[in-house]
Amino acid sequence: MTKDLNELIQILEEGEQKKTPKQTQILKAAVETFAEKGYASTSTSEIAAKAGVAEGTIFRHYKTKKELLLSIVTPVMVKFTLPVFASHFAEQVFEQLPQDFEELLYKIIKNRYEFVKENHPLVRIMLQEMAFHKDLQEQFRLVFLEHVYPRFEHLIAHYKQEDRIIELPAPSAIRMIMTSLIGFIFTRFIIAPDLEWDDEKEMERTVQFIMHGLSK
Amino acid sequence: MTKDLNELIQILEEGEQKKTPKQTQILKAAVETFAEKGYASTSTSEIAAKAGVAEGTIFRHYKTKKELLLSIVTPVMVKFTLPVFASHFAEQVFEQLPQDFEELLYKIIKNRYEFVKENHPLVRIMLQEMAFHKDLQEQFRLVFLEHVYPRFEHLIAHYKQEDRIIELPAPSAIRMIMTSLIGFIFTRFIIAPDLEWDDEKEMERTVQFIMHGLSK
Amino acid sequence: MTKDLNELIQILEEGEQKKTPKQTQILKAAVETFAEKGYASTSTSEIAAKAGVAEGTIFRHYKTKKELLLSIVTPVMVKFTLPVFASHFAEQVFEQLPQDFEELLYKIIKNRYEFVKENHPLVRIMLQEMAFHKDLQEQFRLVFLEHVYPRFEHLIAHYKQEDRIIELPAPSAIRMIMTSLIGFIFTRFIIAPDLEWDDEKEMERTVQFIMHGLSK
Amino acid sequence: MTKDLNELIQILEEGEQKKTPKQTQILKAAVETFAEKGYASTSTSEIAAKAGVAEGTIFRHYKTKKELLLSIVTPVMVKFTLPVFASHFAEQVFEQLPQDFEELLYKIIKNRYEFVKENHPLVRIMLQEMAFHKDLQEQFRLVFLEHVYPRFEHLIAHYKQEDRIIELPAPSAIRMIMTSLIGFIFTRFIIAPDLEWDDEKEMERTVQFIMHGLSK
DNA sequence: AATGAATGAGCTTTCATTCAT
DNA sequence: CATGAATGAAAGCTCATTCAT
Repeated sequence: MTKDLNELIQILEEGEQKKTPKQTQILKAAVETFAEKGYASTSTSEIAAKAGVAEGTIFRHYKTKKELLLSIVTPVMVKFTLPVFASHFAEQVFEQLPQDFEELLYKIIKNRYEFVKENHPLVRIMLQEMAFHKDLQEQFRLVFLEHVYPRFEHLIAHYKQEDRIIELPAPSAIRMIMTSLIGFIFTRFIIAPDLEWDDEKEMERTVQFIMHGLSK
Repeated sequence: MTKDLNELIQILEEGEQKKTPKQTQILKAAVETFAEKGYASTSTSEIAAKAGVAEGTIFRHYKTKKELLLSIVTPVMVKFTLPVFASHFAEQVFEQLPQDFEELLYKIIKNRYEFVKENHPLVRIMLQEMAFHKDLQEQFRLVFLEHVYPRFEHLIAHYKQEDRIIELPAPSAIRMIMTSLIGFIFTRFIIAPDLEWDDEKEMERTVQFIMHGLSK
Repeated sequence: MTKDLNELIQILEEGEQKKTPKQTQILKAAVETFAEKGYASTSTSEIAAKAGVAEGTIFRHYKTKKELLLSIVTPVMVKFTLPVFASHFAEQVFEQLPQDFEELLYKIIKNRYEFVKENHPLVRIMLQEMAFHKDLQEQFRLVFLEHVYPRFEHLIAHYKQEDRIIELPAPSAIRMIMTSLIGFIFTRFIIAPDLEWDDEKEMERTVQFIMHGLSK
Repeated sequence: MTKDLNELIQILEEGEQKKTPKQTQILKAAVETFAEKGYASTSTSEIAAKAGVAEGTIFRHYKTKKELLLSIVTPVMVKFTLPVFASHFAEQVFEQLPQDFEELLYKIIKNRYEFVKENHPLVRIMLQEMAFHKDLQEQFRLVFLEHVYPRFEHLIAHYKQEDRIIELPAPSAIRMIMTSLIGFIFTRFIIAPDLEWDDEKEMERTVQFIMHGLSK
């Protein structure tokens, strides 16, 4: 079922509830290993060893290996997609749409950049595993269609009406914006994290590109 | 080591050498299953069953499961990245750079679109598995840095000099173009293949976006 | 590397550490089957069945089938070769070389006879597998050259000096003694265990043979 | 069934019948590999590869892998044990028992030494595999009990009667002689072939040892 | 809460053998 | 005679999960 905001926020809060130290070690070990080798190629015994706990301990906290994966991916998925429009951040920025579309884009890109910077192993796992797990895809689809897309659409409509952006179907516009945004973050943190990046400048360039393209 | 064009072309030709019928069935079954569930979650017994051969038959043709994966991924990787600038296609289009940058972009996007349209399960496997296999990443890196990036760079320089595109570091420009291009193809075939797409129009829009952005 | 006595004794002690009952059953089944059919022709599933445990249980205690073999052979090898001159037995008998060479021979042959009598399946495995495993050969070579041969040599020198045995290169003398000794034990327990043997008498005869040969 | 001399001789002759070149290559490859790794650890594909023939070719000449083993071991077994008393050699030497027992022993040891020198991989396979194959043991038992032991016994009786050797049960005497003889050959060719050996001298010493022992 | 021995299904790979060419 | 693709049973080993302690 589609989950409403309150439910999603609850998920986040549950995820940050008190954990035993062992549980924290398990999660840390699982994240590291899932990110590196993928869920399917990671064995619970490897996680246990890396976490310094007994094999059985993992199953005391997570009924199955899959549940362990979900307990990692679900919160990231929510945090990754949601805060753009909901939450503290959204309230401040989006409800009172800034006049300047560029300014808004920059705030979004900066905000998501910061988030991925802090959480790239988690984001990596999310992206990798969404390819294989239908339930994760569905989860994502729900959050996206319910909480992200409509607001994005509304936003596009607004700036169109203000005559600040060109006539273009919303889905196309959204795709292009997200593609550029995620394209930057993905290249920055996943494809070529070892290159020397001038992050501020590159974000500005990306915003400029979204606004004006390459042509002179 | 970096492979030169002749070697890469040889890889492609080897892949199309005479195969026993059983071998073809195996490849077909492997592609289907790897695309759907991922390499790590696909068992050789499953492939054998789907291909209608004995499990031993797989290992008569491919020493290991990994070799089977590589025999699928390596040719796609070459075909996916290379033809953009090398080969028949490149010779006609890129060597005699069209005056119009837009026209060029359109030809590229169209050409890659057609390729992925014909081969999306293969492309999907390539993308999915590159996340987990260092050797695939390295293989890609070599082909890209040796055969794709330099020509792209040359092309950017050319249009800059002709004063058709803005001042921007080549890596950034290349990233933005590729991001938009791949973003379209990825959305079209992987993320939302079930949406109704007006492909021609969407490719035009994408080219427009790369050229002029969203702002009015 | 050559192992010193303390290390070898440690190997023996480790082998007798606390084992789970299942582990004991596994070892028993493995010894029986290896002795009968040889290591290479024994499957882990057969061992598991005979031991009444799941196949996985074997690999919980021994990382590989080879490790299971080594955990059986290494201690026998040490016990088989070492005690002749080291250990409790050696201290009593060899350090205070008996005047009578015959008496000494008899004590050795008797002592080794008793050992093999108690452990012939183990000895059998050791001999059989040394033929195929270079590492076992090397292990044996080290123990023999470091701990057995030198003392044997010293002993030969002693009795030569006392004018009790004939002039003969030590290696030849040692070979003849060991050949006769092992020849008896091997015939007794491996080649023809079903014959009726008067063991005491036969050991005496063997000692007589080593001393005086067959000629009248 | 016990085989009489004629049958055994026939086995030898059959073994030397005309073979195709491929068959010879197969046998050569099989002997090399069986000697090194043992029958059970040698795969037919490995033999085929080493012989430079197709896998199927082996089974054209030998119905099963076991038959290939037997075609190697049976002739060696006959040649190894039989010629001592039967055959050309035996006729010359044993039928007309030399007065000197020493001389006889020397002739035997020399003759068997030469044989093993020419055939040690074969002898090695025979010894190794007799440990695991009941049928080989039985084959050996038959040849030995029928053709070797009785003549040996007769020989012992003769020299006893001539008062040249001591009073001793024949089985014990035979065991001691064979033990010393085989002990030398085994040490020389299997255990320590890399040592520097003065073969002539060592055979003399061995005969001396059998006759007079070590005591002064 | 934590352990780790035990499980048995399932994995990839090897193998002796067959058979159409 | 010779080949080598094909087989399917069986090999060694791994795995997620359970449960008595």
